[in-house]
Amino acid sequence: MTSAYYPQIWQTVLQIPAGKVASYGQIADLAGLPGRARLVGKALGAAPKERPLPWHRVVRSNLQLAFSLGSTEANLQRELLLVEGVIVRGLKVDKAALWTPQLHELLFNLKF
DNA sequence: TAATTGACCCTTT
DNA sequence: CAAAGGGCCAATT
Repeated sequence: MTSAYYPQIWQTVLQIPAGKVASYGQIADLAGLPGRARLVGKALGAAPKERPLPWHRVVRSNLQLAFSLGSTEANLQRELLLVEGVIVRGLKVDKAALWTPQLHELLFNLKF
């Protein structure tokens, strides 16, 4: 893990409010890393377990869960989202749950 | 140094 | 709606 990017990716993920979801690409952009969606995935996978990271609020751009249907992680993600009130049909997440961040909020929380 | 990988994305069939 | 092809780029091997 020799990446200085991970921290700011985690920081950005932490800004997703409960009950909302954001896509990998979206996170990458907001973290100041346009085009690095894949890196976000790596960052989440490499995130310390101690860190309370809401990774379940990160989905694919097509609004599908991050994992293949039937996988343990996919089921867990679905559970966690349902608990937060996010509607999940099959692999797809309700589009109404998509996070629409407001610039002033981000600038206040993320200072970089 | 070169090749492979990946919790991805977008457009076109 | 599902599949396919091409692109992307840091991390890892």
